[in-house]
Amino acid sequence: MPKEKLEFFRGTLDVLILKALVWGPQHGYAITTFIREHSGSVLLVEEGTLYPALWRLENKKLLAAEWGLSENNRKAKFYRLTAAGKKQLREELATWEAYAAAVSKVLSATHPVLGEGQA
Amino acid sequence: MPKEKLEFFRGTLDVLILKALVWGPQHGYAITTFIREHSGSVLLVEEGTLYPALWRLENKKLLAAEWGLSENNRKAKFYRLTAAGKKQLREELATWEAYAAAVSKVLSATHPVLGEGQA
DNA sequence: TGGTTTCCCTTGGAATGCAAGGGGTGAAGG
DNA sequence: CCTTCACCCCTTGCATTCCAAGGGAAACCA
Repeated sequence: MPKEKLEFFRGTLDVLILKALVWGPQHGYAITTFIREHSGSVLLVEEGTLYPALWRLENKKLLAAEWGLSENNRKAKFYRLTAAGKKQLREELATWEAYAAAVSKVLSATHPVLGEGQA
Repeated sequence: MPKEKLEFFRGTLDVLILKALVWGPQHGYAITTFIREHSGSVLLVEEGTLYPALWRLENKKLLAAEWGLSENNRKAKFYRLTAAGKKQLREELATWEAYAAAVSKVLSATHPVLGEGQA
């Protein structure tokens, strides 16, 4: 049975992209690969999702781009974090932590009256 | 300074609503309260977000509703999980687990070349 | 009486992701 | 040589979901 595709919760993609660039410039295709591999093939970024997202981040001055050659000798657009991008990454990492913790807390709540040891 | 408001990652609200109903019927206002309190006031559901969401869930037959009287003696609409809703809750709990784990794995990645113990 | 809390709802706009397309180029193999 | 594959970039249209900002009514309390 094929693994079903997991849809992105909207708003969580940007921080993943920013994270992919933390060690240096990468092109779009490599960012996709990074997210796929580091998530154990759970998070699969469609190209129609990725490129508009990259454009938005560049437009917000969180990323800067320039053309170059990939490791496979192909034309590729390399994105790097700007100073604002690094700051944004730090903030969004913290936001994710807080958010995920809050959701998990709600979802793991036990019975409000009976408490943990219910019948 | 006041705590800044955390926006919902889109797609994560439904499972929180379903969870709020796992112990029995509740009205909308109580669902909001449940999510706020169990998240330590991190997750604040706007009414303009909640009610359309409840309508969607009811429309999908995941919830069923009927009017009644609240504990404060006010007219209120009580929602309860249908069988399909309970199934959906189980599935979305699993989805959240998988998703959160995958994102966290990516966001906690260490240097891809140097590995954990970098300079 | 007036204010606060509880409770329900709608509309419009903004944002984001997906599906489904298109296109160009280098390397490898028949 | 030429075809195929992997790599790499992009756009348009749509669906969905959320927030902001309104409005309304009933119960309680001072």
